[in-house]
Amino acid sequence: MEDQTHLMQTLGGVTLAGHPLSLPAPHDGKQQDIGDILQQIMTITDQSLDEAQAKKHGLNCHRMKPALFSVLCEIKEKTGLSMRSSQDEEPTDPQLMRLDNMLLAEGVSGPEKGSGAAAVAAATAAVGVGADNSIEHSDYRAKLSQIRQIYHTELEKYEQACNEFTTHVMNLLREQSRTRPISPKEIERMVNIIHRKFSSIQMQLKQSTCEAVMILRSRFLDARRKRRNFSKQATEILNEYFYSHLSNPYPSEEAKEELAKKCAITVSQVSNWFGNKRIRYKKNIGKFQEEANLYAAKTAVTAAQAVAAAVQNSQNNSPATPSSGFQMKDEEFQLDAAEDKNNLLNNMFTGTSGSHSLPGSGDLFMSMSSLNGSYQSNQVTGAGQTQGDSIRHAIGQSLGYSDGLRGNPLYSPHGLNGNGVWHDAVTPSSVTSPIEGTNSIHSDTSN
DNA sequence: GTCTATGATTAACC
DNA sequence: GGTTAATCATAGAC
Repeated sequence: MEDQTHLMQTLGGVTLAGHPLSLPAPHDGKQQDIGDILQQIMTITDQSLDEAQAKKHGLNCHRMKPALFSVLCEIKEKTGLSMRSSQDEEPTDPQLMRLDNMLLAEGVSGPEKGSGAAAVAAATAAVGVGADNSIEHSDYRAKLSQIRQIYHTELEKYEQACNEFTTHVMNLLREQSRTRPISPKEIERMVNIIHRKFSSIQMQLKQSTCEAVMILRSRFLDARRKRRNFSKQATEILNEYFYSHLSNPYPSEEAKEELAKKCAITVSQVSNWFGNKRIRYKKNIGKFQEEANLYAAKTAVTAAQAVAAAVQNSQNNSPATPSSGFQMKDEEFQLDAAEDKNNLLNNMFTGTSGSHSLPGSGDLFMSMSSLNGSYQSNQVTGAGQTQGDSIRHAIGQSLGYSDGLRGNPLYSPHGLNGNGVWHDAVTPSSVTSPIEGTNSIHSDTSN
């Protein structure tokens, strides 16, 4: 009641909480009139419904009503300003901006671009997924499209609800403005409040959508979940390389790239494969022996064919000069024994290399030394390509690797020394081949 | 469902 | 930055 009295005093007087009012200075009689009206308003809640209704009707019809409403609206406006000014202007929420940007980037919001095809492409590029994953792509697209659809449906629902509610509140306030002082500004402010509330709900929707997209994306990208065994062909290529470089199975970057291309996998997958292979081979050499022999035999057959072809070719194309032998550039020995081609091939499969033995390395390449020896025991230096070089080159070509004959496990069960370190293993990934460049895809120099 | 093989990931190391 | 060693997670065989 004290408040009521205070209000009456302030209205009847001049100020309210220090705010001068623009109420025209009333005459004494009118002042009494207003005082009566206010008294009626203030006591209306204490009365019965019927009484209140009657009073309300009386007040609505009162000639001073518009002026009184105007004054009350002004008071409300002024008292509310200081409180609301800080709330009215919210800075743009950075989180909302982030969500909006993300949804746009993922192709969920904004114009539809092939149901997130760009996102799929980006995701694909990120993991280097091959073209054979089109099923997963379409699956991803379908799910993304589903998310997009749900998002837009929900968004529409929210917008509709927001509009309906706003309209409802506005109508309500306009209706109420007949009986209580509600200014248009207040209505506007109320609308803003409603919009803010709905916008916070909208943000939750956006957040949930983003989470759904993230989950979908992570599932799509998570290679562990989607682990597929490499094709048989790819595994064979990798194994061939591994066992033909057993003494130092560290493919260079170029070799990795070449292998990746051949196997239709990524370079990092090649690295992974070699990492796994090395460690698993090292852990259980016995288990891999059979596999090693298999690939060694395979390599040897290929090599033998290449050797035969190269020998034939060199015999046909070059004069049979006994002095056309060569010194193997990257071996620390020279050959002085003579063996014929049959011996060579025999050696390849029996694991012997005639009278020569290469300490610490049993590479198939040693057998080439036998071949070399059959032509010449002395070195040829400088002047152009030697017959041995051409053979070696031919073999390299036939195998796809410049020194593909190295490290054949048929001769050496494994390339590890007693310490579990690969023979001659130089700093991994920094190896370079002295014969790099002649159809070479890797650069081992271990031998 | 269990077991093995295998591709991927991670921390530590050089 | 690449490798090792341990580990995880999944595929595939049984």
